Amino acid sequence: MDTPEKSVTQIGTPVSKLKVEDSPVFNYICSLSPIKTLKSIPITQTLSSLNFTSPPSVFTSPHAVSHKESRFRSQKDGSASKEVASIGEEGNEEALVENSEPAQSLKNDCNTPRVTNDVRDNGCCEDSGKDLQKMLDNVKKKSETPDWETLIAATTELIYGSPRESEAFSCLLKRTSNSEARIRGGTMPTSKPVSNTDVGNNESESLDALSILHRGVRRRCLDFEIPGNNQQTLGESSSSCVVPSIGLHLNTIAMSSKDNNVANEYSFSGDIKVGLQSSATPLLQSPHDIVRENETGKDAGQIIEEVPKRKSEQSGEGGSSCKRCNCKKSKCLKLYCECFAAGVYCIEPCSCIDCFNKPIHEDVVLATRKQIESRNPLAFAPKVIRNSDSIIEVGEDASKTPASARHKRGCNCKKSNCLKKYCECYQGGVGCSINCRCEGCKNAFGRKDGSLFEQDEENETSGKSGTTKTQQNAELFNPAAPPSTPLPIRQPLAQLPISSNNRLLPPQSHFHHGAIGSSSSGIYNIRKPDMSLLSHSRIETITEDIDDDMTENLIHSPIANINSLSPNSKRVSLPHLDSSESSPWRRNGGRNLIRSFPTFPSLTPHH
DNA sequence: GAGTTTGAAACT
DNA sequence: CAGTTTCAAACTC
Repeated sequence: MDTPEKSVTQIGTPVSKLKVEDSPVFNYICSLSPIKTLKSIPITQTLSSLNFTSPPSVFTSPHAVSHKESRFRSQKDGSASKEVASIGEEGNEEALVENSEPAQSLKNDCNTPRVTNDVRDNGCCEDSGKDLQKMLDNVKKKSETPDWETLIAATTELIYGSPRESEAFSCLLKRTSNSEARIRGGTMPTSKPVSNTDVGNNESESLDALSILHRGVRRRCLDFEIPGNNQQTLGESSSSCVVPSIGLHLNTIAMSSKDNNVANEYSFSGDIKVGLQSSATPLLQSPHDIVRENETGKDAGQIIEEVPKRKSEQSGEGGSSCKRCNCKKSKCLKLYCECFAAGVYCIEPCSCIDCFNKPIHEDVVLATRKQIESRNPLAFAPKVIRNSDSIIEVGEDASKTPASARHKRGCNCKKSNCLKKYCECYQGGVGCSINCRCEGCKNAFGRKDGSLFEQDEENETSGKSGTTKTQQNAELFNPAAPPSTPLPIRQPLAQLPISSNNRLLPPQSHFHHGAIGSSSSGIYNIRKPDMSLLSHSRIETITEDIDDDMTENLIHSPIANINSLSPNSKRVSLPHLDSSESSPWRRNGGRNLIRSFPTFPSLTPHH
């Protein structure tokens, strides 16, 4: 959680800027001169420049990271005190968001305020000041962990492999954007609360500026979550950022309504509202809540439909709907628990027994987490780490590098030949490496010995028919044909409309994503964004722009896939996806779904 | 859905 | 650090 927290800190800077803007003089100027408004825009645009809309970026996934980093660094300049304040505030919000059960009401209050009025918002924040302080304390404690800076830097390179990271990061971004929006709305001469309606109705200039700013701020969120076809996606992305799981769902819903007024969709209030709500409410836990959130009856209807659909799909895929962990003895306080390991609280869909991984037991959770981290600082770090060299590797010779990402620790498979999800490398969509102690490694993503697909093919050529080889390749590069089980999974994903937008699928899922319809994968979609890099999102965006048919074609064309993603692209994307949920073949809610859910209030600095 | 297999996590 | 046990997901039937 290093990254997130760090991000928070850095993000705090914007707030300071806003404070300047808060001054009456500034407000007055703003009201008089549109130029002022524009002034803020540049910043946003800078961010938005990263925008997924730029096709070129698609091929440069790695840059995404750099962008992020640069952005944060620039923000770093802010005063320390301000940063601290911002951190506290953000942390507080995060805590609220994450404490879905207990803090839900509180959350809602805090969230809604933006929509309603600043005063209320402030009051709410103050009320939650304790939580905030708590968060700060936690952060400080965590900061005790050595090499924060180093960890952060490392994190950026990790590409948010872990759900927690991505989520937290997303959340941070969102928060930041929200804060800005909030501040703006509150400080603006009009003092009008920012709401969907307001946004839609108010001067186009102001709206544009705000939207741009908002967009810029959220760009990352967008990238992660919704490569969405529409601008709507952008607006929604923010919400999803807040809470991958529900947020995505909501986003999906919103997106589904095709006629939507973009402005409305983007409205801060709307985003915030949705995001918060979503965050507060466990995914799918209460479809009604979602419906409630939706303003249009149409949306609501869609939502309603989605839930059942998703369930059916999941069940169809072999996983129980909304299924998450199933811990019986670990109390969900050990890494055995995927929820816990993913840094998220268990929620209703979990089938765990004696679960302590709930907001109610936050203290216990955090303490346990801390304990585990003390034992293994990287325990909660993404299992799959993107190789910083991956880019270079790709450029130089993809064939030489089995995978752009590797499992942090390496697997230890004895019987699965690294061809089943038992293998964390395989599960993460990455090849095995020298770090692995596996036996008889046949990891389709890259064998421990370094042999790649090509090599594998050659080696196996004698034993297998050419067709088999081809198929295998297709599996590797083609989403349609995942190595072993994937196929079934993808299909569902492919059918998710929303997910298609959001998802940054690994090579395989990627291509399918266009076809993906609503499904459990919807959750996936939400999550994926988190995990995926900006580049991925960009890729998706492009894909989205293309007709479904085209996408389909691409999907079926390994070459096309490769080209679009680049040979390594597949690997690059996988890592992100992998650990969390990205693996294409992970159709079930299983681990993938987990990532979509609310994260712990404070994640460890490591991430 | 129950039972088995598997390998990571935890423990000694 | 190595060996063993525990655990829950993945998988099979």
